Amino acid sequence: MLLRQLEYIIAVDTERSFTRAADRCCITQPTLSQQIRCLEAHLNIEIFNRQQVPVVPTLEGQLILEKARGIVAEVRALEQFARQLNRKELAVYNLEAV
Amino acid sequence: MLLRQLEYIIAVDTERSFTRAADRCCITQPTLSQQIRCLEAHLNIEIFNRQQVPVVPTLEGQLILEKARGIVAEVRALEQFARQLNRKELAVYNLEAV
DNA sequence: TAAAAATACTCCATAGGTATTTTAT
DNA sequence: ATAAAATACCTATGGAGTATTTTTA
Repeated sequence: MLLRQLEYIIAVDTERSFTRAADRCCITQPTLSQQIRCLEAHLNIEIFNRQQVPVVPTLEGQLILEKARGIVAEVRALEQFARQLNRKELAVYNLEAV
Repeated sequence: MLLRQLEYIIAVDTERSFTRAADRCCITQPTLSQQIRCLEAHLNIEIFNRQQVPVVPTLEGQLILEKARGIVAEVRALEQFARQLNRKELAVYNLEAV
């Protein structure tokens, strides 16, 4: 399972379109389709119902999306934290948080 | 950034050794070294002090490791949740949690 | 000197791209 | 008719391996 795949399903949920989500992620539509199918196969869960227009997440997909958002948010937080450390805020962090 | 790289630093922190951590992750030591260096370069943070034996995380590395453990735990939870959904526990989940 | 990590390559699995077809409005 | 997703196939990046060379206790 790849973090990028979680970002892709979040983008589709936001855009309600594979094509627009692919643009948002700076990849092509077939690549996004393939990666989402790959994640769905890995979890054995159909995350989106493509029969409808616009595309909507399935009930199970909504539950997966919730957790995916949490994970991606934590990853963003880790990267932001690393940038703070690089700004030499380590000492401040220790004073404030430890 | 890859989830696997977070698993690798957690393994090194657990084993206090690149060689043993590589075994635990079922990869070779050079691959583990390379991937951890790749993550350190991405975050611009030296996570481990290799000058000491056994290998120990730096102060900054300890903070990154905390967050990495949280992320990996959430990913495990998502995969476990997907398995539950596949056991047709969706109805039960809805009754209990919604 | 032995162990453990780093380095220098080689390889190949797969993320991503292009072209096209299929499918719903 | 047409816009969007799926499919087929190709490319190439980088994760992983093997062989070897530094390190440092």
